[in-house]
Amino acid sequence: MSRAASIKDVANHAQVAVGTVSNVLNNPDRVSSRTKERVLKAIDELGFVRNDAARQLRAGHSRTIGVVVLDVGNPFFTSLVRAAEDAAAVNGSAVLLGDSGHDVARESHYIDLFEEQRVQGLLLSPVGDIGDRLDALRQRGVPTVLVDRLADEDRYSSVSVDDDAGGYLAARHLLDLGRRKLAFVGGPLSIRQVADRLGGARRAVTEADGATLEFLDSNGQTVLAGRGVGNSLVERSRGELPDGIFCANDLLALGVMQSLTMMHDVRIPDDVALIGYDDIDFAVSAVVPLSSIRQPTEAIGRTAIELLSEELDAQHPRHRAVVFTPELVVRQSTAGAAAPAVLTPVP
Amino acid sequence: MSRAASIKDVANHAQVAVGTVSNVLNNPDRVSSRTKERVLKAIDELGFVRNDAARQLRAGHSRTIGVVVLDVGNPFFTSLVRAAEDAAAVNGSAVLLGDSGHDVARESHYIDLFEEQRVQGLLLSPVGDIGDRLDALRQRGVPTVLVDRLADEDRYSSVSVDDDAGGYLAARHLLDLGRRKLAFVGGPLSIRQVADRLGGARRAVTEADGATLEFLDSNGQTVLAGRGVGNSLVERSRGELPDGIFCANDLLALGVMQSLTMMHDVRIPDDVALIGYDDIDFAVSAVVPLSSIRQPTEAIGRTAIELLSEELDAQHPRHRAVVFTPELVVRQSTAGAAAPAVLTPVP
DNA sequence: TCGTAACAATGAAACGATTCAAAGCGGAAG
DNA sequence: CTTCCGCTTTGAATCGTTTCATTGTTACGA
Repeated sequence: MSRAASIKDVANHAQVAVGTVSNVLNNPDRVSSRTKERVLKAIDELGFVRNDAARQLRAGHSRTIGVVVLDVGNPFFTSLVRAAEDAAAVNGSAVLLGDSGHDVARESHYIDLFEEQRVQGLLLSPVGDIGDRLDALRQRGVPTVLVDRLADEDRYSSVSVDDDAGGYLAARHLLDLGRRKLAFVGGPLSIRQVADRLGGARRAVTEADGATLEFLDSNGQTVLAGRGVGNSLVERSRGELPDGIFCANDLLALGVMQSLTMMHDVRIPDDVALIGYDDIDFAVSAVVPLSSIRQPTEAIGRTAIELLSEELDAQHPRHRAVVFTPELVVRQSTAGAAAPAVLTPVP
Repeated sequence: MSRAASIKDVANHAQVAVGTVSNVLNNPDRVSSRTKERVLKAIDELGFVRNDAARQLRAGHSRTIGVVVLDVGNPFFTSLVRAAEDAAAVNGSAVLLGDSGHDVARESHYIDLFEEQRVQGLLLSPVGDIGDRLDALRQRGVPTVLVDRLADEDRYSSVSVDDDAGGYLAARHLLDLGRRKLAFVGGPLSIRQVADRLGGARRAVTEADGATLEFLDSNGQTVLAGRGVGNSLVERSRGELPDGIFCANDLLALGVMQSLTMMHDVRIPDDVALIGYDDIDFAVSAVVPLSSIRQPTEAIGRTAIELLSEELDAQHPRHRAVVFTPELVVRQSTAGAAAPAVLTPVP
């Protein structure tokens, strides 16, 4: 298996100059079909494969884009990356994927790696605050687009989702069903996403006649945390239960559902309407299929690549912050809900 | 932002030869500390970043390993890749990740891409049969280790998990609890994993006194498919229900659990002991925490890198096929199970 | 027959890091 | 004073591709 064949070997084998081989690969119309054929035959016979290192050394930049996400296991990011890959492929670029796992060191490691690879640009869902790092990168010609994080438009382009709007959407849906005694499950509020979703829900409740919103701190976003909240809820007398519950994510909602419907017999959606957030795969498969808020992950990925292209094209790039509004997905956990007789639904 | 600084710029700025700068980076002990200091200062001031393309062009190979998996969203692969990354990092190699999404074209695309990048080797969980492709790759000096697929040791190294053993383990566990009327849920049997797991279960049942195994074709491995099987089961009279159910994966098991415990009142594990396969995150969070079979993903990833290193080192490499045995994880869905009074547990 | 336009093919130079034989430099020994 | 040794430093050559100015070829009209 000696050494990989180079363009020079191909040239010798096909009895042409190296430049001609290169042209066959990059500017096929400049080459007569007779020669082209001979060259392609030689390529095939020698099993020649382009050496991308040499190509990009000459070109001065690669045809790759670096993407660093917080957690590849999270379907939100998986789907986002998939969309980014597809969008990048249209421009003939490939994606290098890095998983920071919420770890600053890993994140930094990938940024270094990608910079050594001379990626055209970076898509980054940052772990912490790395403004300085990004400034230095841009200085050296590596533009970065922040993903899933709203950024100051004067400094960066970013693509994010409006969690406040999502919270509003969820609460408003419950209110539209005639529910008035709402509860929000989530926490701690130090997590921005959670706080924003709660904020949006509060806004919706303020707008509605005689509606209340109770905050139930779950201190974690897992199924178990949700079940814990559910269990403490059912200790109340029936009359004091909320008639609509909005959970900061689907895992919490599934936990609440388990607790209410299986371990106690509160009916969903009849007694309590329930809605989650994220629309994970399991939402459809729950005993009572779960209503949820879906984030437009494909659009986010596509847009991120778009913004990156803009930064690459423009000489003096202006940054843009694109904010997406999430979408309501109605399923049985709220859909079958009849409004409690006493209250009139909001028009 | 003109042009990225090169080693030559650093050399000028620090008043030394390019070779010296290179030595500072790669053989620091050959350089006097005075010069080293000057060079490092220059690197810092110019914001110099190594151009990996040039480095690997000279070296003839990169320091990366390509990994192509069937589905990055699948926790099995996520965890495997993470382990492979860590193992590769020990040798100073980085991992390029590609997601074929069970698509032959995507798979092929990534293999091409990685070969152009001159990866040292490939870890591949193949979509179909690509023996020829791999032979050609090896011819050109790119060794490949197959992952999650047993391969002929004469031709490839591979790391896989013994699904037959896993099936045996699950069924044996149910039998050890005293259950005798077992059912296997899964299908279609054209999926090798499913067939193997069923095969292992059959073997265990054959060994046990008076035990029977019924095959219930779910025709799919989803929660809904599992619920479907559950629903058809409960139409039987109570006496005809199996007392132990083994599902080909956890999703099916969760579906069966939903159907039996929530929609009808079969008690788990008292009436029916239930065990799944894969040990997904949700297994712990089920209403009745689900027993399952766990695959040693970290070990698989680590071993795959090890085998690849062996292939890289050896002149005339002998291939190895490493097969891991999965592990039983006992939770409440089988643990609390009392053996039916009539039957004596197998010793 | 000659000139010239159109088209093909050529091959040297450039990209940036690494390598390595050779040169430079002090200091110690003879 | 010369020689030699060990330690630093030097800089040309190299990797494989692309680019582009140059050369070669063909065909056609004058």
